[in-house]
Amino acid sequence: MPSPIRLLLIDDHAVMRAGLANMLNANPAFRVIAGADDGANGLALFREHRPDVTLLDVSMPGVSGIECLHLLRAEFPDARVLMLSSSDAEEDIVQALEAGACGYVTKTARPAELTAAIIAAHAGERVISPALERRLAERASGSTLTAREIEVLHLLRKGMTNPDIGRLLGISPRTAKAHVAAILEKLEATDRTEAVTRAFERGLLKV
Amino acid sequence: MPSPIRLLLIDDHAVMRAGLANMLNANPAFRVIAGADDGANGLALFREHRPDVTLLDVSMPGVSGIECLHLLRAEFPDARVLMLSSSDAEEDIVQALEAGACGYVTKTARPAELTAAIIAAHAGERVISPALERRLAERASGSTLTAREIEVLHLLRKGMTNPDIGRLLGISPRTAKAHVAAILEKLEATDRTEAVTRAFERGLLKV
DNA sequence: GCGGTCATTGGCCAACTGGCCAATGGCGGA
DNA sequence: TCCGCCATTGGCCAGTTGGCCAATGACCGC
Repeated sequence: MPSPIRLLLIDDHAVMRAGLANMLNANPAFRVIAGADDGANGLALFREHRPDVTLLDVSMPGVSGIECLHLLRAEFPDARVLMLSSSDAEEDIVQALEAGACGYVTKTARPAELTAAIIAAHAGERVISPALERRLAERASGSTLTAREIEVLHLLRKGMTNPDIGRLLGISPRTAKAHVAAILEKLEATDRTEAVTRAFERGLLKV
Repeated sequence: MPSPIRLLLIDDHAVMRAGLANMLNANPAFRVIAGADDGANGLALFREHRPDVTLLDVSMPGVSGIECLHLLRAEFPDARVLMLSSSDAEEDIVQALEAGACGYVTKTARPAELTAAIIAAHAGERVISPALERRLAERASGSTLTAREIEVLHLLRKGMTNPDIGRLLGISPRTAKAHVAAILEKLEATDRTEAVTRAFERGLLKV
């Protein structure tokens, strides 16, 4: 038998880490060599252990999963990272794949799917669960917010008025209004309140 | 040694269930006797196995964790249920405890905390992790929305105007406005958009 | 270099918003 | 029974909103 695939787990849920470690170590094909509860630690442990595959949780306090992925890939372009997520927000998925993740598995996946995904990731393949592909397709039909619009969106959620936004961004209230209008259209919302709701639903905004 | 505590796991995350089962079964004090991925199945399995302690995930599709808890306690008032959650939204916690949960553990808790909580729950004690108690204290200072206000909140998130809300609820736009005003004050928001954001943050609204 | 996207700004207007005042009827707990 | 909370509604007003029209300069990829 070939030597086991060496795994690094990065997830702020200690219970999940312990559970995953137990489960994966029970399979001789894998060996969990380290676990981190945060992106920064994860990065440090990666440098130290150079795992074959890293399982990275998307949502973490501090350095988020996506940020961590960016940092990791910047430093180790051939790192094999499999994103693990409890959310199926399209935004996360798209960002993860764009940032070079080898795959994206939701925690609702059956254990066998996870092990299969790990093996595939180790082999350098890209794996995405079927349910996620459907979501990606949806995405294609939807529009993407520009950086500026995202910025405005974050002010919107705080209840800022167009004049407020203008002041904060150093632009005219008119322009703020134009951005808001663009946001409304792209998110298919009738007003800023619904826009914020939809942004939460799409994962553009996080709780 | 006493006989192991018989556990039922209800969590829509199969990976988490498998991981937890592996981890807990490794401890002779516990025995995981069944796992469900959904409230309805969980209830059925409870009837069948009558576990000593049930670990119940808060957020699940279909019958939510809180609903499941209600149903479970209605049928088996002395069921020992430990809520397990990835969210630390105060609303969930409060609702869970009010619905009769023996405890509330977030998935970021260390495994030892979880096992301690299970043992405590089995003994009929109530356990809440320290971090959560702090949140509950916060809650005390905050105000609670009335049923009507919650109803209005759900319309607000959809981007409805006061006239819209009035029409839908069969009341005057003035009254809708009064409810919105009450919501704004209670959520400490300056406008409906911020109110929706805060509602998401507090767990009053779910994605 | 040209066309496309993006950020920027202007005017006009009907509608909606949130704040402030005040009042009534119902229902449940002390 | 009385108090307090809740749902209900009204008027008034300055401020904000979103829709519609149109325009400019910057930057990017083909």
